[in-house]
Amino acid sequence: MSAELNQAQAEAAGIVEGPVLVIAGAGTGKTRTLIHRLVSLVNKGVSPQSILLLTFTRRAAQEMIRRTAELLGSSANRIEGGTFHSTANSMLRRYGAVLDLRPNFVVLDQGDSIEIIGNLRSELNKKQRDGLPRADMICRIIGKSRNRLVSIGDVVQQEFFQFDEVSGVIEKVAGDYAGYKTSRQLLDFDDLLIYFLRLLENERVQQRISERYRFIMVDEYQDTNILQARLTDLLAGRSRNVMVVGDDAQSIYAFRGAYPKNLLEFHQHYPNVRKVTLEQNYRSSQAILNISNSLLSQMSQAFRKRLFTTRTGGDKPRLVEAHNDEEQARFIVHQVKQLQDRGTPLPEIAVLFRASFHSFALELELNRNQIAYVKYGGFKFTETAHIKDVLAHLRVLHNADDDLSFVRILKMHQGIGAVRARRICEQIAGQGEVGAALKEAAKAADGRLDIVPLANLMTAMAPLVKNPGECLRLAVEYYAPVLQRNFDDWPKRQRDLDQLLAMCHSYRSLDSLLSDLAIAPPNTSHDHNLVDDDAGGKLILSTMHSAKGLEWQAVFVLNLHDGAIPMIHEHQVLEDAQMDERIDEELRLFYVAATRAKDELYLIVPKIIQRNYGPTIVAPSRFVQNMSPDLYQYVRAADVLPPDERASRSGRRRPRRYQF
DNA sequence: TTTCTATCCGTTTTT
DNA sequence: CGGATAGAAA
Repeated sequence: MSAELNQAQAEAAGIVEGPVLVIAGAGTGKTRTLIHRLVSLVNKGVSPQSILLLTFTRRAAQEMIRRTAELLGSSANRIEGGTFHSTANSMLRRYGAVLDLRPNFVVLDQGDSIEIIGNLRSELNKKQRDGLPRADMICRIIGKSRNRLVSIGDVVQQEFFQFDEVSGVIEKVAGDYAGYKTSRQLLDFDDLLIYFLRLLENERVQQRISERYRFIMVDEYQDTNILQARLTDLLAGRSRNVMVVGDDAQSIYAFRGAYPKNLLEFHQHYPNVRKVTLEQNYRSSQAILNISNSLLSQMSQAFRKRLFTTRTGGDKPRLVEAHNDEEQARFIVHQVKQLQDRGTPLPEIAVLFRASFHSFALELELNRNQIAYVKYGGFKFTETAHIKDVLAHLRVLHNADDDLSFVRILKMHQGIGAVRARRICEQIAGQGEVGAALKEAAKAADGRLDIVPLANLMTAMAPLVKNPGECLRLAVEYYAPVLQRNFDDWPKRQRDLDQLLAMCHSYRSLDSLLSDLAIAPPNTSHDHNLVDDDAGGKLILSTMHSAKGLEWQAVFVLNLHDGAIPMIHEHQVLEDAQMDERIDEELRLFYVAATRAKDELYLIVPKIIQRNYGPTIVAPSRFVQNMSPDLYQYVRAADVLPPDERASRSGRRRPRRYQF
């Protein structure tokens, strides 16, 4: 395999000491280069434990360690790797005392944050609430402000002008939220990074950590934010053995504060940096690269790079017009079957989309046709109400101060609402074992509160902290009647809970179970799939974001209409420069999607899509309209599908025209 | 205080 | 259409 490295790749992989910057276009063998550097370091006597690999997604980290293990054997497993957030989490558990952080601090996911903010919001008086955005919007505004290190006022003024009048109230909520978290040892995702930074700013801790990790490697560096770049610097410490790898044309996380200039300005922090550029694409046919290059050329901020390959020929990508999203789904299924017949395995085929819900119609059609699939991206298993309910029991057991979870549990009981729940919380705060304290509270209420069974559950779980799987089983059992009372679709949710049980079975500590579930949540998708057949493998469904770094023989991109790609808030008024930035990011996203394909690429444009309130006529994506027609081969789905599978035009409501 | 009902409003992407 | 929120009723 090492013989396969080209000159630039080999150069980057061979560097041992000092800072290295690798700018690598899509499909230029970036991961391979990284892996070969890992192998070469270890072969030169560097201890695997002293290498820290930071990537943007957990999936990428695992993939990299797996591929390294193929070359190195089991010592690769001693290389530490993960996301910035998960690394921050484990460092904070270890050294958090320096910041007065207890090792059992709780990590809040986005749903938790929104819930807390919603509670704080409802505590405001009527006048303050007037015109105030909803909890999830407030959460987004606060997150933007923290990720980009600008004030709430500035964020509102720049991007959420319609809330200008209440920006003072939003600031107050933000303050309340911060106070709520610090007083209870709660950290949200942004806090993980901010606290990690504070930790590394402590000289003693910084020294210890940077002595332990002598070699830092960061993948997808264009997607790091200012905080993460600073963390990278501090981790590299005095040795400055840091390699960052990225592609500014694939920066797709500006919405959460990514700052691509981290990559472009890296040399300013490290004047003696060795810079390597990878330009030759080994992945896609020239016809696919032509489409990708056309997307690059549409960007208002021009890129000098053009991808090239020695792979000549290949079929032109197909531009497929479908009558509606159902016909779109049928076309994909039909075409997937054809690909299979021609010998393409299912896992070598992917369907990509801008937003998770875009695949719903397709998922129905896949199930109908008994085609197995896996879906990446989109809603997380752990963010659904029933999973959160059950996990809340474990969280209270783990950290009795987690009154967010406590209130959640108490409110599941009849006759207990927000007010009573909070009162009970206050009553038993700091009273030692939760079950006993709850029993006291029940006694004090003269049996008017039906919380004795809950108390018994907590007492039963208390001695089982080393066996979280068993705790979870007890909680699921206790929760069953609540589930059946509150949800019509409880059998499906019960299956989710069973799956959760299976997943958590092997954990030996509550701590690692809970933080894994918060930071690295699995997705529920497998469950929606009615087909359970591993023999032929599974078709891949993925958001464009989650597709980064991966490749397939055949790629379908669906819903290529204006409003989906580019996806833009209608009510958001932006200045021209900001609008260009937003559009550019959507272009880069499309670019990421297109460059995933090795041999075949299908771009699908439906004319009518199903919305919440009825079918709607949509226009083809402006990005497709701007492409030269000789780059693709135009196909009508109806001409490909057998007659009985074409869109039926009767019995449907009249579509509305979509006002962009 | 809790729980039920009416009204309003709205595309997303990830840790 | 469906979820969040405000306000009314129990």
